[in-house]
Amino acid sequence: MRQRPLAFDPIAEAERHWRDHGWEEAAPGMAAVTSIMRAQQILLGRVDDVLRAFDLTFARYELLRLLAFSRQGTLPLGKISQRLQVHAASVTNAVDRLVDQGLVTRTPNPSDGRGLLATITPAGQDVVDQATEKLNSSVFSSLGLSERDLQQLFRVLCKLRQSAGDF
Amino acid sequence: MRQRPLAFDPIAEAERHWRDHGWEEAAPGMAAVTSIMRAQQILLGRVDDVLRAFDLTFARYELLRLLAFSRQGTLPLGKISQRLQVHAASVTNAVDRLVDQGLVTRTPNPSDGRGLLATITPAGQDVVDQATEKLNSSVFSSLGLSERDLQQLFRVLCKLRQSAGDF
DNA sequence: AAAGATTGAGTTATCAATCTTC
DNA sequence: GAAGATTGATAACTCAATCTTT
Repeated sequence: MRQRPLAFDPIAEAERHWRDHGWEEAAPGMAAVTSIMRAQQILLGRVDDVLRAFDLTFARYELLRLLAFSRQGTLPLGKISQRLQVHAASVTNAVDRLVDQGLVTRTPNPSDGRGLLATITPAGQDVVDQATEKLNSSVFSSLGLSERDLQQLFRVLCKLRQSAGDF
Repeated sequence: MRQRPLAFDPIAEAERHWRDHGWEEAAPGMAAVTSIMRAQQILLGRVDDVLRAFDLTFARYELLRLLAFSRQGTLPLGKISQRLQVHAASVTNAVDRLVDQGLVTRTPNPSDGRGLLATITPAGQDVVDQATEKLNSSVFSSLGLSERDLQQLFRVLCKLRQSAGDF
């Protein structure tokens, strides 16, 4: 879906429209929200381009990464849902795919008969390490933003997440 | 999918893990990208909550808004795809839904036999105005960020979009 | 009754292939 | 042949309903 660039910033133009309609109070928020939506779209595209070679989506990559960072490489499905802030049904689906790919196993939780554990396999460790290397070099290290910009971004979005009750 | 808050910032924790693994160079970028993904998820949730009352998604709202701001309330489908940076198939789909809802009409483009025009109807104007009022008051004006934070956000993400070739 | 997890239905987005018109 | 648009297949997410265990 490659497009040629526009001759102007479409979000700055939207903000102008907002002010022309007398919505000054909402204009900066509209511009910020729209910018985040568009930035996410751009970044997810780059990330998915990298992960396609590993037959992973960002959602499944994040799940693998979470398991890889956990002490025993094992977490209850409910814990995963909570940590990644996604619906339980999405976890079920992602784990299904990862089990099919041989990157994760799904076993009963010995300490809770209702629950299940997801455990990363050696193959999963391998894939997540390789994918991380590639994401680091191809995306995260080359965003074209200064260290200062990245820190500002993190700081402001941290406030947003905090006021949303994330932590 | 309401969850109770975590006792720590999961993204700050991921950044620590990154540094522990010797990925210092990629850590700030990883934190920024992950923060944007999560912020988008939070904001899209709020926006969709508001738009549900109007039977709209954010994608369809953006399409309506774009038409409402255009000179004659009319744009070629290709132009819409370009402006919103979405796949042509997505525009076809969104316009289908909006036509079903009576908010948009789809007509042949008189100046290009291959093309089609989407035109907002009076009902569409009405809905997009009401939805905008509600978004402004319920989301855009109450993000819990200072004017300065919003401007920083916009400025940094503007750089990102620019370096991605958006405009 | 409440919590953990799965299922099936409904929605949306993307891609490749196709059709029409330039 | 190239551009505008649609179609069908595929994949992913969410929700409500359901099942099992606590």
